[in-house]
Amino acid sequence: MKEGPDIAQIGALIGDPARANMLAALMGGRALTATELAGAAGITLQTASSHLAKLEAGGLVSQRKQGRHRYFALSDDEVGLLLESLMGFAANRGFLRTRPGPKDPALRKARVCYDHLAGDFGVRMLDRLIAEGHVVVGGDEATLTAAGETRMAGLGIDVDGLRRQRRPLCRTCLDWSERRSHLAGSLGEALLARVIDQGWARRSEDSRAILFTPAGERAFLELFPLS
Amino acid sequence: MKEGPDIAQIGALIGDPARANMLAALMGGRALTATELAGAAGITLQTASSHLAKLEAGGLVSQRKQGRHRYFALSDDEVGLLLESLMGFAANRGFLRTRPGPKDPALRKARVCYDHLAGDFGVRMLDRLIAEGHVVVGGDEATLTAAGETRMAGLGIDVDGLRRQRRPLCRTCLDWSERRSHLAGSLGEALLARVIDQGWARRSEDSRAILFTPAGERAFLELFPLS
DNA sequence: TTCATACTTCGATGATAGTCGAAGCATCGA
DNA sequence: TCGATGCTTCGACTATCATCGAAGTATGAA
Repeated sequence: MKEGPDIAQIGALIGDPARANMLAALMGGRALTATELAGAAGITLQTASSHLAKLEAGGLVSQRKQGRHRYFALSDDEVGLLLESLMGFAANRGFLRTRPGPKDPALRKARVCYDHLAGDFGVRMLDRLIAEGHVVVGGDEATLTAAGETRMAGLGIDVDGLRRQRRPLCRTCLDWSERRSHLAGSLGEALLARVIDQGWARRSEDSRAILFTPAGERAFLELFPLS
Repeated sequence: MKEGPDIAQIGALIGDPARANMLAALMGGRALTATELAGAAGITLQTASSHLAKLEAGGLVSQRKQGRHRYFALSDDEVGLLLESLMGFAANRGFLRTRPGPKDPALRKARVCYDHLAGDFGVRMLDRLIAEGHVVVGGDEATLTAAGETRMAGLGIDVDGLRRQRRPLCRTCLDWSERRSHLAGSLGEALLARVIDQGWARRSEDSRAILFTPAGERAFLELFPLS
């Protein structure tokens, strides 16, 4: 009857508070069990199970069985991008669940956005990569230049290996706290992994924050200074 | 209790089929009366009125009284961008309200996305502007170069006047049918207005399609050839 | 004033869907 | 084989909310 895609179904999936909380928890990038997600959303296990079935049917999350645990994760980074842009929209309009709490500054500084680095540090990293001619952005897609590939190799990142993955190497993702873009895609994931492997930072256990050590922060800022 | 913005409220607003249909109708860019929107959504006037009150409270639409009519429109182009990205996501996941109908090819070729040109022609236009160095894209923002400003003046577009508006001059908007970006912002709006003022094309009455005349299509493709 | 149009508000109804207790299935360890 | 853990399914309850009829308000025309 009507033309075009049906946004109501997705809206309804995201529109339930319990489901939205579970999705927000999964934006942390870790795969979580149904029990953990139930805790995050403040509902019982049965209810969570029903919600997860709907989210899976809608293609927003996917599960992986491992022993008697079932780990749920966002099915795509595309889902992560959509959720982040929704959060940005909500933040601009004042749809906040609470006034900014003590954790908020840490989140604005550096946090994980599904699987890559977001917040001030994430935006700064992409800015620097663009300024140095290592990444070229065109629309929502981004490409790594030859110079950029050399630099990534210098950081110990196997770009060819990343290319073999099905997902795009580079994407931009709109940052809800900075209102500017940071780097997503498999390269964004690899860069965050590198930062953590180096011991420069670690993921917070109970939030999306990325906590830098003092030495790690110095090293990061030396690598990606203000343009 | 939870950190971050509340995406559930927006999701719930968009998640009702009647409201989603009204929003989709408003993506046509025209301001519509409550009666027209009720017709578009297939509901009675009372129900539409209740929905519109909710959408307005949520900041998604705004109304303008004019005599005994009340015209409703999307409050921002930001709302349009969000809806278009939701449509893109929905289209990729197969959330279609119907199988592609006869209008579909026309929509994919050229349609209005709130107030600017989308579809194949919209994507092609931005591609060409980038290729000619008239627009530079960085992240989700785009800037008009000096050369681009000269060219826009040649097309009869008063860039300085556009700059005085509160909204950004250039933005990119992800196209749901092409899965690439086209040009939004006040410049995008001005370019579409120019195309229509020239008599190259007109808006369809009953859909988002932009219908080019044969001569208009030739003129447009001459202006923005394939890169 | 009177009538008509456009829309909102009120009130009642009905259906959808979120919720949880209880029971069922699957996996693991002993 | 037994019990424990993790999760799903079933069934029933409940609350929310979309829906529409009817009445009320506002603007315009005659």
